[in-house]
Order: sequence, then structure tokens, then C-alpha cells
Amino acid sequence: MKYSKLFPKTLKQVPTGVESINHQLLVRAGFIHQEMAGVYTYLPLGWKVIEKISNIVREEMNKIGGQEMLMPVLHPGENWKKTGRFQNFDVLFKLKGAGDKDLVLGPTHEEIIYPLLAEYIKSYKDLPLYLYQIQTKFRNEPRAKAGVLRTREFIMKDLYSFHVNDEDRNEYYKLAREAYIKILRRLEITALVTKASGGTFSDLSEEFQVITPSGEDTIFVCEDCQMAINKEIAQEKCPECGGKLKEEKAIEVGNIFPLKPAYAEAFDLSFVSETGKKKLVSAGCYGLGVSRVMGAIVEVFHDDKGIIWPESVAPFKVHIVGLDGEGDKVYKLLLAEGVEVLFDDRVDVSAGVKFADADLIGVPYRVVVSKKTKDQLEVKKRNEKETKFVTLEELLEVINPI
RNA sequence: CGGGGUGUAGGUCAUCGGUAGACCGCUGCGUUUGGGACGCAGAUGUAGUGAGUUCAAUUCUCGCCACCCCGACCA
Repeated sequence: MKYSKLFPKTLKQVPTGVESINHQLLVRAGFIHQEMAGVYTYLPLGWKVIEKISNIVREEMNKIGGQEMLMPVLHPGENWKKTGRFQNFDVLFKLKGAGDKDLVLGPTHEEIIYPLLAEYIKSYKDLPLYLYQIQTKFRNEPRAKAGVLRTREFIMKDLYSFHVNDEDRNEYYKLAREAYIKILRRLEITALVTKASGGTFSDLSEEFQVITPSGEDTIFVCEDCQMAINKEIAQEKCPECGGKLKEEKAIEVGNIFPLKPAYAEAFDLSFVSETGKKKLVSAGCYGLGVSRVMGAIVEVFHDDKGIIWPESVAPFKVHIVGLDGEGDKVYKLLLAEGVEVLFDDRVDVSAGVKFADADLIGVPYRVVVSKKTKDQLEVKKRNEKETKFVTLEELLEVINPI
């Protein structure tokens, strides 16, 4: 991608009222644009990051047997009345359809997937089943805030697992937890598995919390055994070892639940067992906020100049700063090598502007090409200070270590 | 939803009871070119919105709307 063609350009100043770090940097660098409180457009750079995160999530979901599909955003209100959540789900977006029919914008999909499966699941032979989607969700938060961390419309991966009994579900739940840990490791963010309440879904759940001062959740972490627990259910001492708890601010990027039987009952999601008896399906649901992860990464990885993307989710791997009209040859060679590269080919701005934009956008490797460097390329990692001069062959080794 | 704040050019802000100005950005020309260069010339506004007060309102008053912050809430 040539920078001269990229939409949009970076901003020198932040729009009024934008205060949280992720909001400021993502707006200034041209990753997102706010349309109203809690609603954003993901601009080309931002969408690339969202796709990178989604693909990592997708790969790990597939590894634990997940089958991807896409359910509707628009739900029949009737289904939500069946589970009682038409009234109980505080942040539910409700609207009227043709014929004055009650409709709901999906904040989660139990009310779709349970009746869906009720049509297909007949026998224990149809189970277990693991289905997921990556989709825009709607929650009418009383107060949207902190950039993409708390929005009314957001992108989420939701996996649902269905089993013949709780034991099988609990085994899979552990597998899903491991998958989440792998995902977060690949995203290069550290998250603590945190005991939490289950809300309308279950009695208890586990959250994946990224510790950062800008987090809006308060969790307690045991100083002895590192057990983490959400403030909402925390007692005085560590429930595991009795150790002292330390308070931390954190961002909840994921939440997994063993689902209570109420949903299976509401939609009569049952099957015939090996012994010929009708039994209710046991289920779990596993959410991960893809757009929120993007914000959390920026909160964790930035400096006073801009974003510092982990390689796994960066919109590009290499950012070529072309000076003195140079750089096109290197750009084409890197493209030919299959490297994701952003080439600042502008001829009408100073070097300083290009460096500032490179730092702001936060691509992992910056390569300066100029008359001054002659045949050498000047490489600098965004998260390091030192630069080194290399040949093109050496550059490929640097960015693609074997 | 309670409390507070803010709405003026594309962005950041100033101004002020007599219908607007700076900087950034944008356009053109020229000079520049390794950390947000410079000169000259130019374009860009229903001052959020509605009402009230007034000879006159962007300015004062009230309603509404939007956004931000704190709190409550937060599968």
C-alpha cells in the first residue's frame, strides 16, 4: 500500500473530548472514526487490525472443533420473551418491525442458536457440537466510553458448545479456556483468567482480564498464588490459598460461561440418549470482544509518539519511509516477497512528518530509504531505539527470522 | 439514569450585544527536504437547534439536541 493512496490521512490534533489513549491514538492515526457515542467506523487501517485479530481467533476456534457460521443481527422479540430476557436484559436494543412486531438487535445469540439447534439435534449422536461466529453485536449501554473499549455496537466472537451432559461440557470449557489463553498469547497481551459472576447466563463465569490503569473493571489478584477474582464477587482473602489480595484495574476482553439449563428448557433443546430417554442439552458460551481487544492492545502498547502494534495484529509488517524520492524499488521487492508493506511515497512532505506518522501508526519495522543510505537500508523496530543498516537480503532475514 | 462540562471553518481554539478571526489542514506557485520546513497568493462559516429579551443576538435567558467527564449500570 502506498501511503499517498491510503484513506484517510493522520491527524495532528485530537478532536475535542477524546480522552482515552486508545481513542486518541486510533483516531489520530486513522484507524477509526466516531459516528456517535459508542459507534465507530473501522477505517482501512483499523479494519486490517480487526481482521488480523479475527483470524487469530478463528484459527484457534477451528482448532478446538469450532465451525464458523453467521447468525442474524435482527432477532424476533418473541425468542427473547421466551427466556425472560426481553425484560431482564438491561442493555437490549428493541425496535418494531413490520406489523408492529417486536424485534431485537442481537447482543448475544442464545435466543437464536438454541431454537436453531432444537430443530436439528435429535440424538446423542448429533452431539457434541461447537458453533461460532464473528459478528457485530449491539448493547444499549447507558454510557459508552473509552473509545472502542465500551461501545454500543462492537465486534465479538461468540462460540457456543452443546453436549450430552455437564461433564462433557466442563471438559470442553477447559479446552476453550486453553484456546483463549493461546489467542491472547498470540496477540501478545497478558490476560488473567478471573473468576466472575455469570449475569443472566450462568451462576459463575471466567473473564480474561488485561491489567492496565485505564481498565474499567476492578479485579483482585492474590499476591501469593496469582488467582484473580472480579470485585463483584470477591471476598476479603484469596479463596484458593487465603493469601492477600491486591486491587488492579483491568479490561475484560473475554468471558466464558457454563450456561445454565434455563435456555435449553425455554427452547426445549433436548435429545434422545443412548438409553432412549429424552434429555436436555448442556451448553457453554464463550465470548471475545474483537474490537475491544484492538483498544486494549493500544492501551497496553503505546508511547508518547503513537501506537506500538504487536507483529501479529499490525496492519502492515514494514513501513518504508521514502526520502529523496527513493523507496519504490525496495517497496516492489518486498511486495514480491509477500511482505505486507506500507510505503510512504509522499514527495510533498518533510522527513519529519513521515517519521512522526510512522511512529503514530506503529507498524513494527520502519525502513528508511534515502540517497544518504545509498545501497543500505536503515531498519528500526518500533519498540526499540537503535537502528541498523542492512542490505535487502539482510532485511528479509530481520523481518522473517527462520 | 443523577451530577458536571462543552458546542464558532475539515481539525484545535480565540472573539464579542453592532452578523467573525488565528493556528493546523486544504488549493496554486516558488524555495526546501533525516524528526511534524518557509515565503507569496487563495478557498472554506446558516456561530448545534428552537424560542425569548433587544433597535440589533454567535454573544444575554430558557427549552431541546449532540458530544465528553464523574457516578450508577456493565452478558
